[in-house]
This record gives sequence, structure tokens and C-alpha cells, in this order.
Amino acid sequence: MGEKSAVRPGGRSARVQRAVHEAVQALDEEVPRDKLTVPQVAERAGVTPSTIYRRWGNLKELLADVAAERLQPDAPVADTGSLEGDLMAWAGVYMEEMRSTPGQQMLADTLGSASTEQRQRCLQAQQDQLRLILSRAEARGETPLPTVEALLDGIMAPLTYRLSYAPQTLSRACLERWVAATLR
Amino acid sequence: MGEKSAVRPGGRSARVQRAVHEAVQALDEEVPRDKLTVPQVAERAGVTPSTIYRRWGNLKELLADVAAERLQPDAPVADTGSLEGDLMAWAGVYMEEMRSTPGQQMLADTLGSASTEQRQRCLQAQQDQLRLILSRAEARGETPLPTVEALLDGIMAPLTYRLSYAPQTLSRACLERWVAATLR
DNA sequence: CCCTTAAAGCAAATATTTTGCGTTAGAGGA
DNA sequence: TCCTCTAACGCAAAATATTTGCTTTAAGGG
Repeated sequence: MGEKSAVRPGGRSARVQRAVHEAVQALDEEVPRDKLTVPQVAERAGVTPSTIYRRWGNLKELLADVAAERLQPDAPVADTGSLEGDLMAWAGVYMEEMRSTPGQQMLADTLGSASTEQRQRCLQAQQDQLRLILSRAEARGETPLPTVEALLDGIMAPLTYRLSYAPQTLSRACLERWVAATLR
Repeated sequence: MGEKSAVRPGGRSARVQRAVHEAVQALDEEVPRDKLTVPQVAERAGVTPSTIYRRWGNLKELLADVAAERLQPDAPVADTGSLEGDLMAWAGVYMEEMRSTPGQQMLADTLGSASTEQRQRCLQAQQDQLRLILSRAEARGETPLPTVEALLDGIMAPLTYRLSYAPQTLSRACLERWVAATLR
């Protein structure tokens, strides 16, 4: 369920998907989450509710699909000239985004859905970003280089944990601590 | 919303809450999650649907409330004789529980709800458990002792991160690595 | 250009959620 | 103990949302 982008990529299906995704994002800024309904999304997207139910099954799955897409990185990772700087910059942006109200919402939508598919996509995207940062560091000759796994466990894991359980205790200082400890 | 246990603790309210919680847990083992409905829970609990809607608002909040309660530790933490042993034992049990299908469900229910209230409860419970383990270690004279925060960031965070994003990559070896690294 | 079919539309049938109002059970005081 | 007060529940009607069978549309392949 979810992405049918492999099938008939340029056709009606794709148009409907885009319209529905955009409708969700637009409505998300107008109505509180527990007031968001499928018929509402359908009307805004210009499709019938049954189209959404047939394709996504229920609101939860739709929201997870939209959130997973929005969590895909759009901006390229800044190149600050050092591994530590790149990690701080990237993780810092991610932290700010996810601490915001819409960010917390996206996190909840992703983690609240039944299928692990969307979460896999997010993890994959994070790994890709980290790999890019590491390959730059390697090109610069920085050493020793941590593994992607070490970065996930040392930086992304505590960051994500706090985003879910105690977002107010997060700060840039936390990040600096985790980055420094992981690069040691 | 959620716990009204402070108000009229032994009365009708408390009975209804218990009946509803038990109904959710029972039905959770019989029907797939996306087929679970409020009227179904209401019938099993012997209350009317409107009672549930008035008290919990919607199914998502109810599920989050039930999950948060189930996530409260029931068994006391085993005393293995060493800090490392206690941590491994406790985290190991938690890992196994949360990797199971019902455990993954509980995690999703908790993280998927809007209010941070339930998540705070879970974090609080984890902190309490860790504090108990640390106080035992202190009584034994083990030193140096890590802080609760260090244990959360070093062990619980990577564990929780993987439980959500890549549960199949988890193993006892991961735990051993995190525990060892954190105690160093 | 025509054929095939996956996906969308439509509308009727179900199921759910919401709401107004009457009822009940428990808490607190005389 | 009995009386009063009120939060929470039950009931049932109304409003919404979801499901489903059937029809129509439009994109892909020959």
C-alpha cells in the first residue's frame, strides 16, 4: 500500500496521489489533527472519499505515507568543511524541524502506523545522508572515520528518543555532546 | 483526558475504566488492529460507545492510554549482582517484549498519539527503573557510576530507535555493545 | 487506433461518531 | 443514616464517516 509511483508514473494515478498528498499538507495547517477527516481531504483534493479508502485503507496509513514523503530530505546537506561541522549542521536542522509542532505531528504519524514500510524509508534516507557526509569526510582525508551505524546509535538515536519522549530537554548543547562523543 | 484515577478512585468511574482497558487488551489479541473499533470495545466492556467517546475522545487516545499503562513495569527488576548484569537483564527483557507483535503495537500506540502525556509516563517509568538499578550498584560500591541520562542516551535511545525503525537488526549483542560502551 | 485493465467515480447500504437530555451512583455534609 | 449535589453514564436520534457493488474513465501495449 502507499506508493504506487512505480506503476503508471505519469498518469492519473500519480496526479491523484499528488493532489491527495497536497490536500493533506494544506489541511494539516488549518485544522487540528483530530479533526482531519478523509472526506475533508478528498474534497480538497478533488477526488471522492472512496478513492482514498481504496488506495490507502484508512486515514492513519495515508498520514504515514504523507509524513514519510515529507521526511525525505529535500535540501542537500550543507558542506561546512569538516565532518563535525557537517554532522552538527545536518542534525541541527533535523532537530529544529522535528521539534516544531508539524514536525512532532509527522513523527507521530510515521511511528503510529502499523506497517514498518514508511519507517524503513525514513531510516534509509537518514543513512543515505550520513553516508554522503562520511564520503565527503573521507575525501578530505579526515580520520578515523566512524561507521554509519555508530552515527545512528550515537547521534540519531538519542536525538530521536528525546524528540519522542522529552522534546523540551533537547538543545544544541545535547547535539554537540553526542557528536563529540561519537567522533572520539 | 485518560486517567481519572484521582477522582472517585473506588467508584463507578474506576470500574468503567478497568472494564474498558481489559476489553481493549482482550480484543487486541483477537482482531487485527485496523479492525478494532470503539463500539466493539464498548460492547465487550459492557458500556455504551458514548461513554468511551466522552472520556477518551477517540480510539487513538484510548489505545495510547492502555498502552502506557501496559508499559508500566509490573515485575521488579532482577538483581544479578552487578550493574552490568542488571542493565543487560532489564534491557534484554524490554527488548524481547517490544520486539514481539503486541509490543510493536504498544509502541506504535504510544508514539502515535497526539498528547505527550502518555510518553512522559513511559519515560518516567524507565527513569525510575534505571534509578533503582543505579542505587543498588551504589550500595554495592561499584564505581564510577553513570548518570541516568547517560544510560538513557547510551542504551535506551539506540534500543528504542531500532525498535521503531529496524527491529530485525536488534540482538543481544547490540545490547552488550551499548552497555559496555556506556559503562566505560 | 483499438483493446485491456487498473484505478476512479457514483450512490446506496452500513457503521461510526456526536449530541441533547434523562438517569444513576457515589461523595460530602447535616 | 439520610439528604443533596454533581460527575459520569445510558439512551436514542442525528450527523458523519466508511464500505461496497457497479459503472465509467484513461493510460499502456499491441
